[in-house]
Amino acid sequence: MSDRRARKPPYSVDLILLTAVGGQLAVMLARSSEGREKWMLPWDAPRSGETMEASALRITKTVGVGEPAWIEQAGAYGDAKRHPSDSDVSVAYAGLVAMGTQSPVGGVYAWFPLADVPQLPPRQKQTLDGAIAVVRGRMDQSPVAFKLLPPMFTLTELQQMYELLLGKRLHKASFRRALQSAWLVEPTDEWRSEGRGRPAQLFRYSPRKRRPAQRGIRLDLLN
Amino acid sequence: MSDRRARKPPYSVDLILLTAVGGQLAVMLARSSEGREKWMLPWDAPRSGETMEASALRITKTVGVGEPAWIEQAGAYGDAKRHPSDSDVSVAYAGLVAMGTQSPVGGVYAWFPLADVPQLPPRQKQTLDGAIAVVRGRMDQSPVAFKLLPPMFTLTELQQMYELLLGKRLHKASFRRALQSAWLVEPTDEWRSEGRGRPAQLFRYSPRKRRPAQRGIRLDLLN
DNA sequence: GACATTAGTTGCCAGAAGTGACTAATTCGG
DNA sequence: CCGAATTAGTCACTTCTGGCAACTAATGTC
Repeated sequence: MSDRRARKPPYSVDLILLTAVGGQLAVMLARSSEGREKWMLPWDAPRSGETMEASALRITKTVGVGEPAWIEQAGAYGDAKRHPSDSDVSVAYAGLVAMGTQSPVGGVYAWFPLADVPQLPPRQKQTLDGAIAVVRGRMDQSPVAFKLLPPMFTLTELQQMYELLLGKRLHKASFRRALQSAWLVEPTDEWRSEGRGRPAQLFRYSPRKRRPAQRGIRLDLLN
Repeated sequence: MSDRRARKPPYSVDLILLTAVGGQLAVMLARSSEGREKWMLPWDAPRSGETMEASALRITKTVGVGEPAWIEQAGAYGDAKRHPSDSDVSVAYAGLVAMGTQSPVGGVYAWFPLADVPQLPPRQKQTLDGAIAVVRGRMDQSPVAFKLLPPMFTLTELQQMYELLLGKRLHKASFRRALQSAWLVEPTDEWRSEGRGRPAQLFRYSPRKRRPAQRGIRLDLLN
């Protein structure tokens, strides 16, 4: 958003940064310079010679939450709905930031739980919804849930992250059995006591080589 | 591709039309007006006020293979690699056409089996690969395989389509059992005799209401 | 009519996933 | 110090799914 008064850019790159805050998914919004309580997705026009993904990464730097643990294109939006830039098309990038990392630059940027997202410019509302769908859909192919967690975590935290992303409860024993046979995590020798109850062992993400998992098709998920 | 000498468009819409030809996936290419044996993906600049998807549908009309059975955005590509339009960004739309529909407009458009795709403009090669990945990835969520088949088909044809898209063999009995419990097809009272062997019953795609299929997570597919 | 060929079904088994009950380790309140 | 409450972690049982081979069924070829 370096210079919003520049001439109409060829396109804009919109950033949907997600993290987990207090058991909720949250998205990073930027305070609009016009109007005090107007918010929008962070965006910018690409610089010349810059790839789209490079633009997206540059925008994350501006926001001040370090390198996101994962980033992926999440569609292009180009209908007539209004966008802060005057561009005809916006390319969305979804990024994940581990929970509990440093807070963004004061005043301008802030995390909003998804339930409390204020009104956005019309095209950006669509963009946000689409990006969340992309992230949720990626869960099976990419270790998305781990990217939202700090390097060390308890299995209960991991399960809660999956439940958050899937929007449904999982059974503890089944979850752990699946986790075990997938060789995705490695126990550390640290334990964390969370007030009352037995302390939980901390694990880290450490995918091991595994058999190619020759599994069947899933006709049961079709519309 | 209405007027390639117009001034630089804000963006271009690239179309990746896929069908099945002789047991192979095939993509629709357009003959480039410059150079006799140069081919490219069909594309055009959007008309003013037209949504991106509307542009994509309009391009399919130009090609002459009727309305595709399915269409979906398949990413935006904007690196420095060359594109026939001079635009900074191309939005890709993947579309599926049922096999055996009418042939495209003579001379200008033609189906190319994926194995025989000629050299494409650099950005379009990426676009094509990405679109195929999108279609393959959609198989579990969307009845993609059915969209590549005519309205009535044998179960063997359906299975072969799945095998084609998945790139692996499936077991006949398992495939049919899964199909049955998914309530996706309905038998007709027609049969087709394909030379020797027992005739096959024809089915049509007819998804029935089903239980929400409360299934577990799939940690086993993670990278 | 014997045989090859393709379609379609059945039964069995191994592995995966759903579930509740169990044990283990800690805090808290007396 | 002891027991209830709380959270972590495991186990055993059941159900479901998918892979597999063998079977029946209907057609064409010789």
